[in-house]
Amino acid sequence: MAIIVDKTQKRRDIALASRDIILDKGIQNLTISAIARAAGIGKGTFYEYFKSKEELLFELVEILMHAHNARIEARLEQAEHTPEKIKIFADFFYDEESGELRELYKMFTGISLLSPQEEMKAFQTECFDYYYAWFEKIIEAGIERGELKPVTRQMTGAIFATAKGMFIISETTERNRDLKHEIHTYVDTLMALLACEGEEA
Amino acid sequence: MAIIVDKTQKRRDIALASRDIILDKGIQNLTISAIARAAGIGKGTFYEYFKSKEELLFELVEILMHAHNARIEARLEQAEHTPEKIKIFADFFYDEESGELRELYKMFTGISLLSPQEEMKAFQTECFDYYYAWFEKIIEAGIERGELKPVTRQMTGAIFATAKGMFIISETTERNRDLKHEIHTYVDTLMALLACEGEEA
DNA sequence: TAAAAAATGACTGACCGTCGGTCAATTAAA
DNA sequence: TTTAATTGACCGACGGTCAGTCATTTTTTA
Repeated sequence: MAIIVDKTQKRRDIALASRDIILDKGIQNLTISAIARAAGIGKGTFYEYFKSKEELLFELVEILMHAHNARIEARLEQAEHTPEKIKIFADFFYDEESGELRELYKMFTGISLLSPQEEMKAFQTECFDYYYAWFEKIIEAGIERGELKPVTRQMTGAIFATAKGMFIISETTERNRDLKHEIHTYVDTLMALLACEGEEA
Repeated sequence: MAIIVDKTQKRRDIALASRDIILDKGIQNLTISAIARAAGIGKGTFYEYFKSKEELLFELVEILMHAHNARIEARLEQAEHTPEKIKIFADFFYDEESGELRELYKMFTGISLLSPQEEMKAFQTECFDYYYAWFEKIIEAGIERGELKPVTRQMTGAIFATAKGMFIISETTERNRDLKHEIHTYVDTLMALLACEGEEA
């Protein structure tokens, strides 16, 4: 035998070492050589651990997502009412803390739209399922607690998609600059409509 | 003087000649040489008319969008009620007729997310403004005709974004396969909530 | 036990084919 | 002849590969 490295750990190390340059320049504007240089390894070594730039992105997203999930979970536990919970959930699209993950998410979505690959789609589906299950639980709890009308169930998917749509618009156009305000207004207005005692804005 | 070519017309011709191959392979998987070959011109000539593949995409989108707008406009004139109008509007994301434009729109959005360029953003903003103004008019008409509560105004942007979000999810994951049904259910449920005589689903 | 030899996985950058983009040469209308 | 239009050979840069090097462990031997 010879030197045995922890491949899993080294993957993580390389990903974290290239984190700054990726977030700064964007994965599509970086060459493999530049990434390898930033990570302090040879170009050949890069290919020992990742088969493409996209795979590096997977690794980075997984690392940052883990931290993000813990943050969200902690905040959700302290939240009382449904609108508040939904806002915590949607925080991802505008708050400072999620900035890095959000930036990666943008690259991710862009790649998926441009060159659909099975692996990419599978990973996105996994992430989607994870967060959607979470979101459904929030809505269900709201209904059970009598905060929301049961009809809300028919809209869960759409509500989940709305913030994403607004985010994409704000990223690809010059409109929708104050995303936080837009989303909060939407949540409040919709929740008022869906509340069991019909208040209105 | 010598040969005088209608530059504008030739741009259109090249765009249309490369239409099939672009829709088939996707712009990111095509080389400039392949595009030029498909359009029956030399590579150098391509650069006489477009400074990049992205510019070719602009041209194609503009051509297809023109036809699409005419189709939508005609259908909107025949529509009576607000939910019906909104569905016609959202048809873009799933109907057969819009398939080619939708495919280009995907590429477009992907490029915007991956390498934000000023020109790209300006063009997307222009398209957004055009359709959003249209959408706002539908909502306003619904309110004026007493079909919708005035509070709908606060949600116009969000409703507009929802179908887009659902579309992105359906394209980047393996979920949300029956987009038409999902969107129709959403529109019907939301419209019922926003109707002045409070029916419910 | 020590130390030399063998074995092997980790690592590397020179190399190869391909692509985007340029430009000097060519064509053909006026 | 002049000039707009066209072209593909050419160039530098990139992604990806692979033969060779290095460092460490294992095995052999004195």
